[in-house]
Amino acid sequence: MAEQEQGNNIPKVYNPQSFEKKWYKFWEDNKFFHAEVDKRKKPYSMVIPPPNVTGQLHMGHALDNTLQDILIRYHRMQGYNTCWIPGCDHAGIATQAKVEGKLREEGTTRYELGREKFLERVWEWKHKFGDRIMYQLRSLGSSLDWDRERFTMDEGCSRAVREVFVSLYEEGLIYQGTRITNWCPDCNTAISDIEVEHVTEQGHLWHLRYQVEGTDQYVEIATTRPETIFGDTGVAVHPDDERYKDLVGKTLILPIVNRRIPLFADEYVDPKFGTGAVKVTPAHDPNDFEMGQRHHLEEIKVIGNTGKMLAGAGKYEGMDRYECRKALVKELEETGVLVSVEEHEHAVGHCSRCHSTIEPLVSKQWFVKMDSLAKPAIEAVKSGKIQFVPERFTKIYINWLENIRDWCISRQLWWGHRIPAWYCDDCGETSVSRTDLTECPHCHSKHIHQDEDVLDTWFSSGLWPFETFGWPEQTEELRQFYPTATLVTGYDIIFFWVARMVMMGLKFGKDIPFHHVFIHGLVRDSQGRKMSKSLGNGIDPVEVIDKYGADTLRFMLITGNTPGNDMRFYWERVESARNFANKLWNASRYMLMNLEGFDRNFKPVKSDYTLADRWILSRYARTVRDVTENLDKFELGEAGRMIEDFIWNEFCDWYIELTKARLYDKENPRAKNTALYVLSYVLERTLRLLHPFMPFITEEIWQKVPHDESVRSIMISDWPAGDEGCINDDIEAQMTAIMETIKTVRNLRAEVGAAPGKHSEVMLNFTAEELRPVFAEHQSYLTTLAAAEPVTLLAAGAAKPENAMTGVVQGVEIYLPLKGLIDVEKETARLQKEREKLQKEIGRLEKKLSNEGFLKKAPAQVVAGEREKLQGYQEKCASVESRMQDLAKL
RNA sequence: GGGGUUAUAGCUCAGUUGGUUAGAGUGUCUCGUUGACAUCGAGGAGGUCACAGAUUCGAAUUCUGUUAACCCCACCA
Repeated sequence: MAEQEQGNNIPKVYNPQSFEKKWYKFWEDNKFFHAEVDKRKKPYSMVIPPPNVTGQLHMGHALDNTLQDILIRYHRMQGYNTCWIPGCDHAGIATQAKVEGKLREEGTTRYELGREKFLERVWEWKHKFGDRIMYQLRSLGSSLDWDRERFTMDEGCSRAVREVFVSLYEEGLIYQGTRITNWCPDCNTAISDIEVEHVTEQGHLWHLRYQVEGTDQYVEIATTRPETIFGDTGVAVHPDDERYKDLVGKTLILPIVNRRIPLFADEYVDPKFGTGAVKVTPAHDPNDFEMGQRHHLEEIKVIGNTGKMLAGAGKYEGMDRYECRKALVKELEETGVLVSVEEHEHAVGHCSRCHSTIEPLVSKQWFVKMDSLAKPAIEAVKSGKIQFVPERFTKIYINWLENIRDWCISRQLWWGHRIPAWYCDDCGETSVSRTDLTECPHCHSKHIHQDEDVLDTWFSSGLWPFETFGWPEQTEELRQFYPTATLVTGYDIIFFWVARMVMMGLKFGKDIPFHHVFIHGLVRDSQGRKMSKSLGNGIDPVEVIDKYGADTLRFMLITGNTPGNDMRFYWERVESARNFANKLWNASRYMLMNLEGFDRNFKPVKSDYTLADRWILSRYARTVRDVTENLDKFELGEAGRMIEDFIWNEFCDWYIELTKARLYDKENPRAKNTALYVLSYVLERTLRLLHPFMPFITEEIWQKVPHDESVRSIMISDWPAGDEGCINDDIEAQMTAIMETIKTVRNLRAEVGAAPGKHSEVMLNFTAEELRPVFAEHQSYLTTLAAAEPVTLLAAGAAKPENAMTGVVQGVEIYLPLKGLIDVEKETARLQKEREKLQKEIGRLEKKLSNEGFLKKAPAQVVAGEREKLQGYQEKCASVESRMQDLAKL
């Protein structure tokens, strides 16, 4: 066997570090990721959800991109013209906050730097993290078309943004308005409704009394925010509220400030809440703002952009809003205005970025009218043109769009797409333009200045599926790859992103942006908590890749959970995925070692195939069919699990074991060649099945395994066609009978504590005679795998031997003669337990089979199945009983 | 206030149109290393499928209600 030794040059242990980088470079250098427009091929395109350049990728991105890469690789192998666009998102507010944080550490601010210098710093940041992100995506194995990499603030995207903004403006769908908006005092900008997180907090309800002018009567109001009293310009009650009927129209004296304010009636007020009278502060509350509009109340702004009190707050001017509240409550108490305080739980809005409390403020902002955009977006999903997977997210999407309000798109930030609007200092006109203006189009004055604000990040992300293909140019790419096939993303950005892409896609791309929205959940830590920086429980995907390999991480991420649900990260699960990779590695190693010096061109004829060969071919064909079906249903985890199951539990545990006799038999090279042929046939095709899931290890092995030499990489090989002709129920049934028999013998031997290496006789009796020739021919299987020697096939109708352990499988009774090795007492107790169990089952089935309803209504097939089952149990029970009798004799 | 998800073995989760003795991984226990793999193999123990009803010949699976946990949406001061 010396010549065998030299072939053993494959490392014994799976070591992903030794080949992952190499293969990625090979793929990339050969442009296997790149797609050219090719009208002859069916397109399958995706755009990456562009990661924010705020930092590096986390585990959620790893999951997101693994799912996409599986879909892309699968379709590429199926012959589609696949294009997957990479890129990053500038993530305005988030990135700006990061860079500002860094400046703070350096002891400076963006205001000190100035706009231009500040933006330079952000671009530096962008390059640093953008590069890191692209490195991470490569490490993961993502087969992205790097020649088409984009950034939401590159030239093309900027053009697209401007085109969309101007068209919407021209259509009247974008307007500027002075409105109450959600203001984050820390980020110092307006934010949209969905950027506000509502948190229920324990607060107070302060009851205050306002004097009715010219009387000693008081009206008691209740408020959660006493500091806004300085901005009060009215008090409202419900029109039908009897308590206040006589007072409507009267004037009240606002305490502290001593302003005269009207008491009026408005339907909005809920008479059951508080005292039924509401202080109205139009400048600082959205509802009050609306009431103020209806009743022409003055808006008095008393809290500033940074959360400090303004001049209207009198002596409290300059004080922080919460300090002011504290001091003011004290004053109200001292002056007798405060009647009572109650505990009150209420929802308070917080900035989703920095978590400070939102201050509703009146300011001039740009808005997008949503109604006409939302309608087609709802319709596209309702009609099924766009499908959510899993389906339940449809409802969430539709419900949101049906209740949508106008979208505030301007941000008082510096990092982002500058709003293409210019104001003329001379004539006062506002001009919106596709090109940068240097003079006022109305009065030709040169004294114009551009709007200082930038657009909400999601305004540009919403254009991603078509701007990345060259829109607004009508490019060939756009024609071939738009609409994209599938969008893969987390459920957390359905509103932020998915909905906006659908609206913008329909409006400007003239079609839906994608056919499927494949939603996944969050990756949490082992305790189910969200991974976050502040908790310090985040795990860097690259750390996992460095330790265990990208294939391991990928496989771990996509198995063990169902689409749309959150999953937990466990190192144990990583190890388990690694073990699978190692198993595959070693199975391949076994084959490759044996392949040394053997004829790779050998082709067996039909009669060469053994039962095991035909069985594994049948199982393989079935696996191809099932895996393909599941991939088409987006059941990626299930598909992955099936491949693992096939490789480990069928190919390795049974088939490889059964080939050993042939491979080690030097006398019969033809048998050995046949085994090797089937081994490599199945392995090579199984690698292809697994490739989308574990691209690196499959390539590394595939390159060594016999394959079509005209194909240079597994990633561009064909997806295995399910050769359903190989699926053979009879063969599988025969093999199953043998495998079950082997398991039973192993069981029996373990029960009696037979020495592992010691072969012993096994006698078989057939209740299904057709199995006899199968066993006759394959006795060696039982010898190899169950230490059964000799295997004695009892004549039909033979009595069961005495003093033997008995086992029953479908069609076969198995006897293991006892050679005085057993503990009689222990065995008897065990048998009694088993008999009870069987009797219980028999009772259940007898009851079922004597139930007339069942006999009448259940399909005949099912009834027959139950009868068969019952018979099986009865036989088994009888054999248990006879064994007990035998035991008694010992 | 509305909507959703989840509840199955010690732990993490499968269980797709109702018919299984309810599965896997991991952990645990017993046994086993002379050629693929101890990152392994063989075997065992371990579950009243949250609870209560209903539909059905038959329910982990369908329906109703209850409980618990989590999440999303929401302008009640």
